[in-house]
Amino acid sequence: MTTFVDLNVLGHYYCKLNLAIMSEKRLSLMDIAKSLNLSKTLVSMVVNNQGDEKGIAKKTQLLVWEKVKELNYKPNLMARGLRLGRSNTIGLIVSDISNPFYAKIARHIEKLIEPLGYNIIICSTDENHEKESRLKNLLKDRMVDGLIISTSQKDCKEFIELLDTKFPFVLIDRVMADIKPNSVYVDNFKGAFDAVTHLMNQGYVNIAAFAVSPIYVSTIKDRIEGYLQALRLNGLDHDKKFLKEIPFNDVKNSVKKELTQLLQEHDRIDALFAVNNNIAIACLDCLNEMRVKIPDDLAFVCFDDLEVFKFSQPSITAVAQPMEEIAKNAVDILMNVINSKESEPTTKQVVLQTTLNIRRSTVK
Amino acid sequence: MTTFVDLNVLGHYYCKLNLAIMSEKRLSLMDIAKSLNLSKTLVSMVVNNQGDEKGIAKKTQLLVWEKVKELNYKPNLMARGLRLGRSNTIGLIVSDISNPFYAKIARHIEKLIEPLGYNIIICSTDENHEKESRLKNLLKDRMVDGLIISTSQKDCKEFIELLDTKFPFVLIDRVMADIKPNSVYVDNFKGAFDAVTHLMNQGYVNIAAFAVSPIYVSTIKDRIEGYLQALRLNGLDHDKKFLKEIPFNDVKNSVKKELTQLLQEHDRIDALFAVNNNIAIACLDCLNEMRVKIPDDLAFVCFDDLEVFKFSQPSITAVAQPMEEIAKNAVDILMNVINSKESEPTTKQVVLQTTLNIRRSTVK
DNA sequence: GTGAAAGCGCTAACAG
DNA sequence: CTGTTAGCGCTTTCAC
Repeated sequence: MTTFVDLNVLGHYYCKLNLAIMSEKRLSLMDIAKSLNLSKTLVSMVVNNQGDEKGIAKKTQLLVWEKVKELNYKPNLMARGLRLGRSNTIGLIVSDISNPFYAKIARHIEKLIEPLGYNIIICSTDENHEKESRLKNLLKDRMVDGLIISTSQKDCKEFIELLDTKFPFVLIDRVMADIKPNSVYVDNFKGAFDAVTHLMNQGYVNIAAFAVSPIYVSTIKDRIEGYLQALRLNGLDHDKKFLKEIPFNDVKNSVKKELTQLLQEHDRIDALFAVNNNIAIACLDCLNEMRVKIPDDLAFVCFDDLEVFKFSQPSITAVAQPMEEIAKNAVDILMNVINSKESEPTTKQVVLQTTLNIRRSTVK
Repeated sequence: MTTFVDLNVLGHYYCKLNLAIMSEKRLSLMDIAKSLNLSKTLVSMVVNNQGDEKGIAKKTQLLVWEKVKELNYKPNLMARGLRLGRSNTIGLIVSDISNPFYAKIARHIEKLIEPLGYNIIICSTDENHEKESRLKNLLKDRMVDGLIISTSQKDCKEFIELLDTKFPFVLIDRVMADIKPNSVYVDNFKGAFDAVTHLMNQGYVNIAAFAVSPIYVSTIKDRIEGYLQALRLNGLDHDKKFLKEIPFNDVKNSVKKELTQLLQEHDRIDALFAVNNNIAIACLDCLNEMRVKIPDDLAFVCFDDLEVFKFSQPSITAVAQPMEEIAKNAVDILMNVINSKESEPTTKQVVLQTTLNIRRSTVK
């Protein structure tokens, strides 16, 4: 009887193994356990380097390792994740991963978490707050262990919920008024203020600004505030007359239209502040087509520094953000939250400073 | 007896539900099944929209849906994935996600697969083929349903393995000699050939090229071949004397060193071909520092078109790749493979054409 | 129409 | 030192 059952089991096993070899069906713990006449448990412990800790005979451990190598066994991370309740994956939610600013940040994050055994799932929201909610939930359902978010939300409802559930997350780049969850961002107000002040110090007076909607996004709002405040402090309050708002999903055309019109109507405009890299590129493209000379006809400064700005002709003055620092702080905080057992509701807001890289585009 | 057991179960349930509400522990199918006195099976069917198909009473379906909404139940995608053997995730492996070329492709892929219910996990390999292997296996262990890879492998061993296991994947951008798996790439040879030929048509004769190592990468190799072939056809065989190889991980410094040296030693060099966007940026930066005037002192052309090249001063002639097309073809092929039940070993190589955008940097 | 039970591959508590 | 067992949350026969 016993013999029969054993044979049966073995037969089943060999059949499976054969199949495994033939059709490359994945091996499981069971397969290698069976082939050594050991238990799954044992193999699991060894594979997870708990061999010594759990006092498993060195000899057995070796046996297991050899078989693992031989059959090239790899644990199924989904099964492990389900069991353990975590995935060793973190989610990154941004408006558009092809934006160099986010792409760089993503890369830094990737570099930082890789040695910790984590992977990153990246999602773009297109500045759509509903899509952001969907993606956030989707990633949670996929059991990511934490979220790094550059949010496009208008209100903080979603984040209050997220805080309530104690799900680990950290906001980067953009923050929300009213709530103070873990977050890492730069002083956008000051960055813009400094840039515009610099323009005025150079003697520019009629300074236009091109913002991107949705302008409720904190970064944009703060940069606009910085711009306006700098003007006000210098008694140059032209009252938003020179402030244009460009819709996110139609930057190119819209910039062209607005910029052409603006320069036609107000030929005394002598400087331009672009609120981010997308807008900057669109403006520069348009100015080039219009044969407007920088800085002779028009000075130009923007938020977000691109590599090319350093050596383009003329080189472009820009507000640089410390992208690596942002990533580093975000990862540090997130990993702390993930690894802190319970409680510890201390939240952290890290505010980093920008650098104004002064170049030819703003020097008369 | 029965009563006791039922009470016990119910008690357990309420306790759990309570806990769920208090600590926001995730709800499971079981929770909502219990709360309706139905079975998991039933709820699962309804939630997966198989209610009608399986002939479940409309009334019951409604009941389930209401509860699902009320308790905001979301299926655990990891558990589902484990059960179903798939994750609705695809992996993208590239050398560096912060390279605008890959970032754009990633974005296109993301857009294309989102409506299909798929997510993307992105990994960078740093041109390290071991890391690529690791990541490939890691993603497989995470049960991604397919892989899109711009490979840094030197030989095709890994891919033969991958083909053997019938794991769905498609190579993009870079391909391997000797094997022909599903792949989407551009005619790099012709792109480079056209660019260099254009230079010669403009009267440039001593054309240097800056490549990036590892040069066994197919894209780079083909572009160099295109460069050399164009020279040869015009009887301008300066025998790789003007061909420089820049290590991937030290582009900036290395370009500076090589370029300075090259221009000092050979003052008759009148044109430069940069083999990709990284190299191009480094070259332009360096040329700017050296006060070399483009195109008067030196003509400049590169592979990969960046947005800024269109309007920089001078505008830069570049070979543009159809990034959206690459993404589209890759996703199409991959999804076909994933969804084709078995067999169907037809592989597909899609070769797309590049566009030479002629601008000021190459026009005397 | 509905439910019980098996099992995806893994880990951890508990026995022996 | 090693093995048994009980799930993680889900889907899917198969039975009633």
